[in-house]
Amino acid sequence: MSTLSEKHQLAEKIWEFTILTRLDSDDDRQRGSRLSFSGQGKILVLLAQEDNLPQKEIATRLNLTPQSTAEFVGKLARKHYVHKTKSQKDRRITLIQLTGQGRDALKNIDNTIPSYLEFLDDDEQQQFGKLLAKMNLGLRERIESRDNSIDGKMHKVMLQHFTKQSHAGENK
Amino acid sequence: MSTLSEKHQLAEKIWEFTILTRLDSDDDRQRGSRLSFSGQGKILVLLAQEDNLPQKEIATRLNLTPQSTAEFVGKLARKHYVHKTKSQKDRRITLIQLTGQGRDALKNIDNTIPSYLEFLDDDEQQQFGKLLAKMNLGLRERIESRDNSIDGKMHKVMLQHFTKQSHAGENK
DNA sequence: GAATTTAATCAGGTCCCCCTGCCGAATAAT
DNA sequence: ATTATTCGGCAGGGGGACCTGATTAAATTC
Repeated sequence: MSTLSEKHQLAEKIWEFTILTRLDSDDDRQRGSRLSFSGQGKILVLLAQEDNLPQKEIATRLNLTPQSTAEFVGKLARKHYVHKTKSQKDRRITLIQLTGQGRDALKNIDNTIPSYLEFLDDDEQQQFGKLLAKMNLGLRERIESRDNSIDGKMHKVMLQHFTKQSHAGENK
Repeated sequence: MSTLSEKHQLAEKIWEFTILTRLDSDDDRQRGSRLSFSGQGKILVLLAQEDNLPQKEIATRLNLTPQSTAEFVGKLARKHYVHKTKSQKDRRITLIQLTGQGRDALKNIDNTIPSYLEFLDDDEQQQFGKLLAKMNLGLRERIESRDNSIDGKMHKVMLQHFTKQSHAGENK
C-alpha cells in the first residue's frame, strides 16, 4: 500500500542528493574546467581503454558523427590532452593518442573521493557500496541486454571503463 | 590502512552509478527536451515555490543577471511553461507565472521514480533512503553554513524546494 | 518639470554538446 | 587510368548556460 509513496520519498531523496552534490562541489561556477563524461570526456574514456585509435574509429564507437568527433578531438588537442598523428599505412587516417596530461585529466574525473562520504561512518559506507554495487549490476545488465540498438557502442565503452576499474581494484 | 583504497572503490562505484543511470535513462538522445536544475530549470523550481514573481526578483534570487534571466524566461515562455504579464502598479515590471504545463514539466523532473530502485529489495531501499538522508543532511548543513557567500540565494531556493517536498511527503 | 534610479530589452560574446552539407585528398576497386 | 569509396576538415546551425554593454521606458526623487 504505502510502497508507492515510500518510493516517491526515496525518489525525492535521490533528487535532493543529486542537486545537493551539484551545489556542493560547485560545478556551477567553474563549469569550463571540469570535463564530464560526454563530449570530450567520452573520448578520453575511450582512449584510456584503447589508445592510438583512428579518429573515425572513435566516432564509430562513441556513436558520434565524424565532424563532432573532429571538433572534440580538436579541443582536446588544444588542451594537450591528446595528440594527432597521421597514419603511415593509410595517410587518410589520423591516429589519436592520449597524452600524459590527458590521462591525468581523466584520473581527476573519476578518481576523486566524493566529500559527502564523510557524512557516513564506516559501516554505512560499506552498506552504501553494497547497494550501489547491486544497482550497478542491474543497470549494467539492463543496458547490455538492449545494447543491440543503434547506439550501443557508447554503452559498451563506458561499461568497460568501469569493469576494468573494478578489476583493477579487485587485486587484493 | 585499507580505508583509503576502500574509499576509492566506493568512489568508483558512485561514478559508475552516475554514468550508468545516465546511460539508462538516455539523456543522451533527447537532451533538448529535458530540463535540468540549472538555467531554465532553476526558474521553474523557484516559481513553483512562489509564483508570479517579477523578472527582476527571479534574477536576484537565482543570482543571475537580468539579461540571462530574460533569455531563460523567454525560452520558457516559448515552450508555454511560463507566462509574462505586465504589472499594473508598476508598468516597468514583468510578472512571471508558471503555467500548468510548466508545473507538469517540473513534476516530471523530480517526481519520477528511478527505475534502478527495482534492483533493491524493500529492506535495501530503506537502507538506501537512510544513507541518502544522512548525506543530504550533511550536505545541506555544509551548504547552508557557507551560504553567506555571494551566491547563496540559489542554494536557498534549491534547498527549500526539497525541504518543502519532504514536508509534503511527511503528512502521514 | 528635470534628473536620477529602475526593469527589461537588444546586441554581442564565450564555451559546451551535437548535427547536416560539402569538399579535397588518399586509397581501393575496376 | 578512372571511378568509387573513405577519412578528415571547413562552414554553418540549433540548443544550452551565462555574461558585459548600451539603450528604452517607466517610475521615483528633487
